[in-house]
Amino acid sequence: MSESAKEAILVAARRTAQAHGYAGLNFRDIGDEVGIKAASIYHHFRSKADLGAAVAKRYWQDTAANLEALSKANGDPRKALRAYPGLFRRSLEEDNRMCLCSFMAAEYDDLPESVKTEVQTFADVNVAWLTRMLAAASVPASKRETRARAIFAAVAGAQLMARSRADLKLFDALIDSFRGSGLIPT
Amino acid sequence: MSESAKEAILVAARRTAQAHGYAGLNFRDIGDEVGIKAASIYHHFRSKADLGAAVAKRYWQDTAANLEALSKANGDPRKALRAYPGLFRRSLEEDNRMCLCSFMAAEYDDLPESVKTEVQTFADVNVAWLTRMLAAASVPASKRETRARAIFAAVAGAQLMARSRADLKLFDALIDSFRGSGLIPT
DNA sequence: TTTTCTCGACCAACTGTTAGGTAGGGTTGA
DNA sequence: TCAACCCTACCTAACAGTTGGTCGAGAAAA
Repeated sequence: MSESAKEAILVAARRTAQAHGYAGLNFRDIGDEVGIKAASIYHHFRSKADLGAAVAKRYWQDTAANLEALSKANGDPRKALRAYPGLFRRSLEEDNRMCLCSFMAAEYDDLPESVKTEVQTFADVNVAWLTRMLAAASVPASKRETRARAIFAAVAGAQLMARSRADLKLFDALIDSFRGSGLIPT
Repeated sequence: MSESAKEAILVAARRTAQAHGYAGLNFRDIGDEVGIKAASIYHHFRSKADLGAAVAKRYWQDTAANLEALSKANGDPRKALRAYPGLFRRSLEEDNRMCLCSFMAAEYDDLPESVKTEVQTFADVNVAWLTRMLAAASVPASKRETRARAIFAAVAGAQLMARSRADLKLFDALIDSFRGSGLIPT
């Protein structure tokens, strides 16, 4: 086990948090899923706050990597932009899960400070990437970052609404509508 | 007390749920806030699920009334539409709270069936009103309802993002961007 | 008197967390 | 070479606090 145990804990915790939030995380269930006793998790993480922060950090790191891959696979930023909502779609495809950081944004009042920081970084990572992509679209530089934030917020909102109906088609329709109205460049 | 106790419980529960979700609801705290023993709440609501459903139902009923007032106060649907995001802004103004049903949408997996129904009705109420308002804007009838859903989702997403920064100005900027890009008619 | 409501006390289940122990591998020094 | 030691990874057992929920007794109002 050793290093792979820590990885397994992070994965299990991420999946749980994507469905039940930070409040839904508990050491017993994670231990069961990993095949370890709850107390043993303390060998890898000092506290629940520590685990939560590690999970959220890993989450935005993975997202940053995914975004990088997206802009590398699609030479044209417009095509990358087109593929962006697919990242949020994937969570819904996985048993109607949602973005970890959207969930934690809702739970914001009850989050340890260290977790809050990572959640905000997730948004920053997304906005920064979107801003770069928008530079290639016909969005004036002065409005680029705000537009990036708007797209991020809208896609997150679409995911939230689609989740509450467990309806992937609804998500697709919402994204289409964002494109049709001009919010997301086509 | 009697009827006013039940009302007070509903109000306290709503405020708590807007900040900590359905999971954050607990009878002790509500009792304390109302000035009643936790056990006494059972005289008014049969279970936590019952209370949750009642709170969510009251929430969309109040929202329906607010929306009606909005379209009455603004003769022009375009003006009413302009005022719509203000409803979501108000939650943020109240100690950075958020839409009860957005929070519950995130918690969807852990919601009793009766609560889920009310949460979906909240979305329906918003979409129905927006669809009516869009009829007066230059949105083709075939796309009206989908656009209504898109606006609802986007505004909810903006609220979520602004909450995670406790930043009202961010919310305003996001809404402005929704308008500037054409998602929300001006 | 009867109904309506509130009370304190209690329960089982669950929470994050700690103390202390054990099995096995690696390193050390005589 | 071999015993002594230490480290990592995990364990059992229990802690104190909180959760949603229930009970019978009694106060208040009709």
